[in-house]
Amino acid sequence: MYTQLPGASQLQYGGSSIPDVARSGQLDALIALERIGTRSRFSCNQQIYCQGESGGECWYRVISGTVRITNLLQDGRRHIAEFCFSDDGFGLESTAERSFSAEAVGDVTVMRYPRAATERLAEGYPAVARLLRDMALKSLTAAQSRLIILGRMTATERVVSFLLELSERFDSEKHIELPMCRCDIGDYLGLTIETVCRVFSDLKRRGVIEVLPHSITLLDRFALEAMGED
Amino acid sequence: MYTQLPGASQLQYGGSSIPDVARSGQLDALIALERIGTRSRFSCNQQIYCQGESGGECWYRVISGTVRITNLLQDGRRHIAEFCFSDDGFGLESTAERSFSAEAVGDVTVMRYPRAATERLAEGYPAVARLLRDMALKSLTAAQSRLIILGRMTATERVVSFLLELSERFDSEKHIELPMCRCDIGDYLGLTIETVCRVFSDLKRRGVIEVLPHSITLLDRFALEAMGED
DNA sequence: CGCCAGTTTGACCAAGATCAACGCAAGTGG
DNA sequence: CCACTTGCGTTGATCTTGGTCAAACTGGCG
Repeated sequence: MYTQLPGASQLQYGGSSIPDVARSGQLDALIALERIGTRSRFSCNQQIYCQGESGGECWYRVISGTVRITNLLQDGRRHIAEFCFSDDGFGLESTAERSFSAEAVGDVTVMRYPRAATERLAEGYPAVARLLRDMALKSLTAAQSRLIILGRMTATERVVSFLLELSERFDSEKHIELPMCRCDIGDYLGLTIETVCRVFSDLKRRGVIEVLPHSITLLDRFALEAMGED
Repeated sequence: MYTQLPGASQLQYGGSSIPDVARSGQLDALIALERIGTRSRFSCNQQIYCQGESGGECWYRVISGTVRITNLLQDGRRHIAEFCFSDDGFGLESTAERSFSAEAVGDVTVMRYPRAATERLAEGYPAVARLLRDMALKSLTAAQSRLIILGRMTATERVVSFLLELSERFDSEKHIELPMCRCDIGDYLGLTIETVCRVFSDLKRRGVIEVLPHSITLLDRFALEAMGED
């Protein structure tokens, strides 16, 4: 069971190490939280929850794999609000009806936490309340920084910032395995799949990245950062 | 002092009326919160805090007026992440350094709450923790619904959704006073000021709105909603 | 009255969308 | 084993939307 606990070092509680966590009673809170969670698996393109579905009865945490949070317009235009990787939380919504769907990008394992029980827990454990708040704030920061990308950046800048974001997420590795297809990238960046391809090809031609269908290698991070603006 | 309290009816605590709030101890929490807050005023275009500034030492709540949350790129491109109207909270950030500026759009009065004291309060009062979380979730929902607007919608759809959003925010009034200039609207919607003007003119020509420099009247809401998609 | 900032309109241009064709690898079935 | 299909990725030709640049208009204010 404890293997499902988010590692204390990942919790961003001001430089917390295991002893700190234990001393401040946060470990109790986290154990209580894990007790109300259940583990489940989804395979590629399976829906975890669906836009329009009543109530956010649950929220989730990614254990392994990648989840995309999508939004569909009636005429079929799609947008991806967020990619969630391991240890990211998702599915906490304030509205009565889900305004997004969550889908597995590849094979995915998640923990599911019932909302009502979590609320009750948050009343008793400030650490749980804080965890929820930090989760929401983290998503908020991510969403807001993407607003300027979608609103004001060129196709090249969008793709570059996407690559740098991914690289940073995976410990600044030069080699990035792309779990998602070109179509997902386009829908994430507000571009068509063709434009994403063209930008990749262009960056390859300029020698700053190496491109394979499901992986990218950053050859010249300095040049990339210069192209990424901001 | 109590006049600065957000009205209980606006707090979205599951149908809370004053007696409910008092019974559950939430009133105590809110009074404690107000005690650590200070009121301040800003005039048009004055900065409340600045992008790059160290630490989010404080968060804020709008008492009256409009605040814009902006993001500036080195080359001068600007984006507005959010407009905050009365009773909206802003300035809660998870990062060490502010990634946005907050500026008064007209004359503005806000309450300022020190972050550290609020955290301490949240440890003791679950209601405060919940208020903070709801605030973050509300901003998150707003930011995420704007992602699809910026990523996938046409100029007309963006402007229409902006008008409908404003109208909804002001009790579905047909007549909307625009506190912000065309430039702010453009930066909010990821469009140029000229495009915003052209769309306004086009909607006027089609007879669905009436346009004055600082106010808009919705003449045909049905037509507008049809143009807004989603 | 003239100035000035904000707004509106028009002419032209370019970034990226659309449409279409092709490449390529992994199935699938005879 | 080989034709055939299918899904994804890439590339090219053309078109459209919205950006850019420039000029005119408007209203408030000294």
